[in-house]
Amino acid sequence: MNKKKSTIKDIANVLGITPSAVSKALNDHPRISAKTKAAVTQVAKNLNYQPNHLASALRKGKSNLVGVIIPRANSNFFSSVIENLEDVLNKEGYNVIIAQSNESYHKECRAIDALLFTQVDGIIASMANETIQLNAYEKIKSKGIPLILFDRGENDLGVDYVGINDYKSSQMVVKHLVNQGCRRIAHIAGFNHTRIYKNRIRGYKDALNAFNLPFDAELIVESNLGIDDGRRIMKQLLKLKKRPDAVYAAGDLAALGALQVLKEENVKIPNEIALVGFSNEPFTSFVSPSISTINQHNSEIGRLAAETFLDRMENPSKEVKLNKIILDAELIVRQSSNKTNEY
Amino acid sequence: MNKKKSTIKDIANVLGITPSAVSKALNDHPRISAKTKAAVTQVAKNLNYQPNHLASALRKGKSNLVGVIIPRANSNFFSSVIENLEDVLNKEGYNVIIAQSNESYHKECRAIDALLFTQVDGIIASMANETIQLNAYEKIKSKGIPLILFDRGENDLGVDYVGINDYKSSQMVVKHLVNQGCRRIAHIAGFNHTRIYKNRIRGYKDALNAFNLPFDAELIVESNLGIDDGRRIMKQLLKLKKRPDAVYAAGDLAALGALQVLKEENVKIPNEIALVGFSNEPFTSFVSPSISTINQHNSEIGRLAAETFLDRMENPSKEVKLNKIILDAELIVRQSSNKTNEY
DNA sequence: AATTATTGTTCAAACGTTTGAACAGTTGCT
DNA sequence: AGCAACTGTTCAAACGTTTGAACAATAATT
Repeated sequence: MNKKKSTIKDIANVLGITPSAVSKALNDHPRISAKTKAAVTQVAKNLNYQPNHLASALRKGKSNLVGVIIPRANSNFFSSVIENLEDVLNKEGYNVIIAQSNESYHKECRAIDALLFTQVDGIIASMANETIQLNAYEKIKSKGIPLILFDRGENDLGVDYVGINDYKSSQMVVKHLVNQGCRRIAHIAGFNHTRIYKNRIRGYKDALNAFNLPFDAELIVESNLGIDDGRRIMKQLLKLKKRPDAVYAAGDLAALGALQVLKEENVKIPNEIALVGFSNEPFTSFVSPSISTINQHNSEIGRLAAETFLDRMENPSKEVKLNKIILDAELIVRQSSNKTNEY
Repeated sequence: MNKKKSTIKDIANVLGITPSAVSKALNDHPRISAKTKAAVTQVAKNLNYQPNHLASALRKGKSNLVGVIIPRANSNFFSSVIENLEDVLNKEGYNVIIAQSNESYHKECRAIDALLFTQVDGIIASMANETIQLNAYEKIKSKGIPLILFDRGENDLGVDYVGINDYKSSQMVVKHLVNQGCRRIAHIAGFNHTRIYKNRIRGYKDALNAFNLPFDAELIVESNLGIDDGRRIMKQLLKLKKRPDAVYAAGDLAALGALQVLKEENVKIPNEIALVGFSNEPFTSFVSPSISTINQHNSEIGRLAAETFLDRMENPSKEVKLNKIILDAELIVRQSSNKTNEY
């Protein structure tokens, strides 16, 4: 139909008015008469006018793009966080650029550079497991654009954060296992240098303590929490003179690996060994036995991160106090830790 | 450190040359002397200069952004396609904007509008299951920017496409099941209006035919291929007077649902009923029994889609012939259809 | 009737690049 | 020495908006 894209200039020509009048009409400027506005919108429709985002972004110094960095899209948690992020941000006229770090610090840095280059208005990120140095994140801060972390976030950066109460969640898990009669609870942990995993470890230890259970260093092993890690560590735990009677894994994949080994070794779940994971990945509900796990309100987290960002954009003010939003998670008890039935 | 972002103008001032010289130096223009280039890059580094992408995009009429639309990020297939897309495109200086349609036509349209608004240089998409009308995609075409479809693509649009040979894959599955001694093979199908599912159905039928097996309309049911669909249809199939001795599901989730039902009903897998899925989602390998499935070379697809896009950008030419890239997939035989062992 | 507000529009500059044309200076060729 | 060719740079316009200031015309106030 139309050969070239039409601009406000074209609209202006048709109506015999000036481009700036058109611009103001389109932006609903108070000083433009109702009839001009009507005429402009009409002609715009006729010409199939699409505003040039680049031009307005350049002029306004605002791209209406927000960058999101996640370790992997291939996880229910992250994909539904993003879904909600998008919902909230789209509604406010923002578009979302997603970058995956694949848990690699190097790719994370590249992603940050790319996003900054694209002139995003802000960045919402969950850190890669590998990430210890924070220079790249400091760079974002120094650009003066909002940075919001979720789930995996380092507190020392002094930026907004939304996540769940890992400490309390761990305590819930241990409490539940104790209620099921378990007394020797192992923990397949994440690395202690990542904040969330550190908190899960703290929660685990403190809960043991609260129930007067001895802490046994043999029963806690740190790893990347992949399936293979779960398998390896479970095998190792089974070799102990005094086997655990429960395993709490800080990630569902690790729990799955553990489950596989337990089944292979014909260990009765949950009666010989009970099992709990973390994150409520969909597969936990459909493997057999189904795996108890912690549900971390994925959609809430996405929504809150987005709202925190919007908040920052509205108040680019000097010293708004930091937003630290910590949600309470919920324990979902399934077959793997429910001793009323045996599977 | 630096109060405001520095521009080429700042660099020019420092060196006492003109901004256009700086621009050309940065872009490695042949007519700029080596020493000027060196000086410019040096000063640029000192000033911590970051090119303003918006400005150059506006001027060049090219945003170096490419939009990707997928039904859901939460699937191994799509997430690894994207990973490879990103790899290839980043290397060429493009950034990727990902939008999820969540299998909804409505959200798909919104995503397309958003991407066009953001002035992407092209769109790479896999259609939502729901999508039958193609107006939104026609709109992309009419903008004159490249549109590349992958996996789920409608042929009538006359655009580039990369995917696997669904027809042949189905035939492989049937052949394999026949080799295992199955004679009454059911097909939990996708909707016949989606090209890939149509082809899988055709392949299934033609293969039956090739092996002189009768086609029984009772044994083929179309659905959305979710877990619940798989469960429902499997139950339905078990109620038939003449039960099938094999089930081929056009999606892994549906296969999983079927698997659950079979286990619940104590049907022996694979000896009573063998099972094959499609897509090689990770869980197919870790459920028990593990599910045979079709592996569709996720990374290849991402790479090829990206390269096809780059190709179009280099030759925005009149009438390059359409790229239809059809890859051969591979059957992965696991426990659920391997009768040499019983599980 | 003179002054002040209000309304609706135009003007012009700006955002930060890119790019072809123009220009001056040097080098090479005959 | 004259002319062409090359080299390195500057000039000026352009990309499509937005925005405050300026302006003219009309309405409201004294």
